[in-house]
Amino acid sequence: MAKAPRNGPYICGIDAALDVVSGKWKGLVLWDLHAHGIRRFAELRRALPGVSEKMLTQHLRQMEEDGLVHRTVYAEVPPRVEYGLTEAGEALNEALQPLGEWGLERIRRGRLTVVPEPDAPLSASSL
Amino acid sequence: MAKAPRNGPYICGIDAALDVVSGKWKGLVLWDLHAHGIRRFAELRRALPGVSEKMLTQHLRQMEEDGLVHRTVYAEVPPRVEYGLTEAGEALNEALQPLGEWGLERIRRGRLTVVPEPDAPLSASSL
DNA sequence: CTCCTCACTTACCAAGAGGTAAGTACCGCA
DNA sequence: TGCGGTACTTACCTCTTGGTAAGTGAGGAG
Repeated sequence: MAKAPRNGPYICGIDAALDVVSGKWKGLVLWDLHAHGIRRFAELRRALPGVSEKMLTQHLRQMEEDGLVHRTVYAEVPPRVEYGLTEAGEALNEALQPLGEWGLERIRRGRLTVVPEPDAPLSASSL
Repeated sequence: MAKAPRNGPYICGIDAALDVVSGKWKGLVLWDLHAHGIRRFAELRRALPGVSEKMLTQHLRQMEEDGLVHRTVYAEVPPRVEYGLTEAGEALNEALQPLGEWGLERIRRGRLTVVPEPDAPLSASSL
């Protein structure tokens, strides 16, 4: 509670950015919102396999606090809430792009990202 | 236990990359290793303010498993272990660059990323 | 002789992230 | 009448993350 401004004294930008995307579903929410533009709560929930309502709201709220998404509530009779990326959210998504490509590469290589043993006097794996 | 190959079935590349950099000090280790090239254990420890030995080894080991850093053990009398980035680690660092810049922007703006609320009356949502 | 350094490992503990399930209030459909 | 969908909130619980502190074993400094 009351930890609204989540900001430890960051050491570098990576730190600050990682803080904002850390969370099991944050990255996926960003991704989906980027791909679909505007999404309703239930749409997001269905789009993310396995997310619980609690976590989705929690993440969405934090991302709203962080200025990544905007939340529009329509005072309609079946409640309707729409989420979309803000400018900062879009920018973050773009900043995340190369990281995503790196991740894809990693997946392609089947986690075996080769480690050309330089000239180690002692085999590190034996310890 | 035995969760050495940390790889959930990733949904997208962001997922996979975030998995690898998630950890309180991973980003900083990457950063420092990139800046200084080769570092000894104690050097890294001194470079990261507040890191415990346990966490540093733990992160370093995981990053080694993930092929981000290489570890060279010299069978010397005062033990000497050197860490450096692998190609994958360097690539990750480059992929992290835009994210770092985004984070710097966020820091500069003093967490106030957009949210254009000109002169609205104080409400619960404005907190 | 004792402490410090190196690079760790291990045990224990607290905080938090995240999961499950239920409740809420109202509506449309069968 | 009862169910499902809407967008949540709340309580409870577990598992993970990370912190503290101590131990290890050999060498060098005081």
